Amino acid sequence: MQRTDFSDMACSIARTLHIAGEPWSPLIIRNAMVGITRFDDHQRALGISRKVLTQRLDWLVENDILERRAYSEHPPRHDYALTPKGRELSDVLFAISAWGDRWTAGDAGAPALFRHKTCGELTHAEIRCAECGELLHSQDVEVTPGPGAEPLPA
Amino acid sequence: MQRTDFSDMACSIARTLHIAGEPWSPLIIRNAMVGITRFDDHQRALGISRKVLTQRLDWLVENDILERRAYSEHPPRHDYALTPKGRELSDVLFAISAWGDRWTAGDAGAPALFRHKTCGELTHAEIRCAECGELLHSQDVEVTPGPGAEPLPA
DNA sequence: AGGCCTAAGTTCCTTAACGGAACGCACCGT
DNA sequence: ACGGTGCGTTCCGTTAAGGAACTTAGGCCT
Repeated sequence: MQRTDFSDMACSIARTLHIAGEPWSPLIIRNAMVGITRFDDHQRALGISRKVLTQRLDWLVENDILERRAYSEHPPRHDYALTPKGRELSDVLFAISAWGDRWTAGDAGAPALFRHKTCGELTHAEIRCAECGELLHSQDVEVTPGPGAEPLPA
Repeated sequence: MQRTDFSDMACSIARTLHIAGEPWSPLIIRNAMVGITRFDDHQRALGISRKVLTQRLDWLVENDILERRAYSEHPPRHDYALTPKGRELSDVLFAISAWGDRWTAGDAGAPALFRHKTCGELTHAEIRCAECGELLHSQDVEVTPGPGAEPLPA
């Protein structure tokens, strides 16, 4: 959705940004996560222009992040719900949110709190190594080309 | 860096996007993470316009994600290195990358592989609950207003 | 039946950001 | 003195965002 096309970069970050990297999309997904599904509700919650919202919703549906779902036959009305792909993407929003809480919230404290229904505790997201379970920090990671690395730009 | 200012939304996702939500910034941070620090190297690696790169680097320095660091006195030359704040932000790029590997890589496989130097294994990032350690899924999380929630839009 | 309401978009217009190419400038080595 | 390197600026054409008004389609009320 931006001017330069990231979709053919051999980088999963770039490809993710291609799908949801334009600034409104993560907020739309966040809304979807907390139960906002309808056009007008998104528009009111975000203050986004209706034109841009239409474009974003269409794009997210095309890319299988949201699905258009009829919630009324007469009159014909539909809303937008997260797909499994979109729900997994919304999980990473918690990681983003945790960083924002830590570095941008200031004295006022976090704007939102998260309760993990599974354990019942107020919590936040941590990024951990899938192999050893330790916190994963970029300085402890070595990046090497993978099988899909052909046109690697860097 | 976009038209609508996200910085005063009471949402840590919006505030994070305000700092690094414009599409090039995450890629610049990714580059910084793998050791690309100089202007021309960023420019060549990304194919970004020099003008926009200048703006992004300045913005990321202003927001304490990168710091300008002299690597030569004569001639006066500087490059851009991640601050601790920026390094923590780069950690969430692994979570984004994991999603991209899973949903956008296709048959070719992941463009990049990550080895966790701490445990020595090829790995990927997981998002886990800081309290119970289980995988954190958005559908298991209940969102409630926090202390800094005054002008909550939604 | 007429008029108003809601939901979900379109259309039109202005303004800001991007993208690309060219240019600038300080220093360096030869 | 001359070309090369590193790091930007400047200029200019194109595209996307923002905002407000308008549209369409059906339902509800009286």
